[in-house]
Amino acid sequence: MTQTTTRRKRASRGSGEQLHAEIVAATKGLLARSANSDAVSIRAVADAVGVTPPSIYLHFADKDALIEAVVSDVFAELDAAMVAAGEAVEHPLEKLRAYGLAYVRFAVEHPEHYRVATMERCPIEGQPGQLDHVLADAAFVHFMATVRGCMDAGIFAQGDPLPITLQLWSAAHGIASLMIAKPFLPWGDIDAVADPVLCAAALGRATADLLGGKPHPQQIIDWLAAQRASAG
Amino acid sequence: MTQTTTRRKRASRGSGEQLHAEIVAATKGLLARSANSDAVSIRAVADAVGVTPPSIYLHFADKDALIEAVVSDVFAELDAAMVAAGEAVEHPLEKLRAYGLAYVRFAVEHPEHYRVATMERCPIEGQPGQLDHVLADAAFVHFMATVRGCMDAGIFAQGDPLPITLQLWSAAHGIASLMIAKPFLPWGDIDAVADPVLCAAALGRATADLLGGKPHPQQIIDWLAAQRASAG
DNA sequence: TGTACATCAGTGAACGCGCGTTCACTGATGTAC
DNA sequence: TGTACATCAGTGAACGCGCGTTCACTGATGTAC
Repeated sequence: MTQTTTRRKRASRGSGEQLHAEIVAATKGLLARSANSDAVSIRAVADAVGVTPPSIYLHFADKDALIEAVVSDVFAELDAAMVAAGEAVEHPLEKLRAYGLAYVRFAVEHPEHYRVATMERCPIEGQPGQLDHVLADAAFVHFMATVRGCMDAGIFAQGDPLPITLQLWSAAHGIASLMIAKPFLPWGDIDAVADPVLCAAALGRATADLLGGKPHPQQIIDWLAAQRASAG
Repeated sequence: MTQTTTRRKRASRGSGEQLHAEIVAATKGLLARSANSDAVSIRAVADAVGVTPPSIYLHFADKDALIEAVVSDVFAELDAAMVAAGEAVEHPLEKLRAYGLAYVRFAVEHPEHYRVATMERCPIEGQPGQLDHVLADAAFVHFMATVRGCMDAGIFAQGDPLPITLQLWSAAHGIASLMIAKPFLPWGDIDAVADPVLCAAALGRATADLLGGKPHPQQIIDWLAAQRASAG
């Protein structure tokens, strides 16, 4: 790869951190066009910023630290998109839906960023901080708070919001990652696909709560028959 | 990496295909301990089989062809697991649940195989065959046939089974890939987590059909209130 | 206002490595006579 | 039954490449005097 950018001006004395942000931005840009983070090289990042490879090490300990910074940035962007989408929405169930749609939209519009952030960093060794890290993540906190709001509004049964949050998260993640992985399937409009899936997930959970929490297939079959009968 | 296996015996004349299967098996073994297919090298595969790297090219055109063979093998294994799980089950909804549970179990028990098969091969250029390839995949065919069975049994509204199949597939994929990506979350037993998610997905879809197909949040809110009122 | 100097953002060249793939070859296997 | 030979599964050595990272350095910037 040849130099794509003109050599940038040297930063003035105390403002070394400026390059930090530029490096993260350039890495995100390259990542968007790559299959995974292995395929983005320090050399390519340096080249995109207009700097030599060793300069990267003035701002990040190693490649892992750089990717970690990118992942943090992506999560912040995702949370911002969700919060913006839920801002004007009142009812917690409507808000949950707005969050979910924003989540799926973000994933589909930034597939490689989403992939790296949620699917790539598989930690073999269980370092203890990562559970707290997820649970403290801004997007997750906002999501779980809204699930609690739905409990208070009588949508879901009262209780620990974590399992329901995970369940609804997995619904959003499932449709998002499938759309990313199989873009050639006849999906159609993003919202038009994601909306029924998300609504069905919430409705399924709420109905399951009506049926006592963990409905078995036979229970579902009987219940559907009764519903149909009473509807005429 | 040093030679881990003793040099294997040379295959007798017409039986060159034997090595083909051994190579695929060795690649699967190495893949199970790697982050992605880039991290499995031709050299490591050759070493695991007890052969030199150029021998691989006697059986596969290049590395891509090898990985593709592995992915096919993984999909066949997944389908076999699903079929086995659904064999003794009569009602299509029960069968759908058995398939889903087997699917999630397979994914969690072979996380790297599942990841490579469903999440890694992202084809930038749309070659036309891949849509048909998915739709003709044995696991997908079995899944969709069972969705159609559920329509005939009155569980889902009659119509094109493809959208429902995709919706339920995304539910299974969502919980499976989230469990793989975030193994440190408090999931508990695989079936105990997957079962309510899968049942809720099916129930949500069935209930949505009762409500006319695509329920909006307000409709869900009103319906839940009515249900609760009529239940006393 | 002018100059010597410390600071530190960024450079240039090189390191050792493992990779996918190639090519001319070897030598056991099975067959033709 | 014995031998010459074609076949072809597998080898050994090498190719060019791009990678992450290091190290001694340079030279513009800002400050002390």
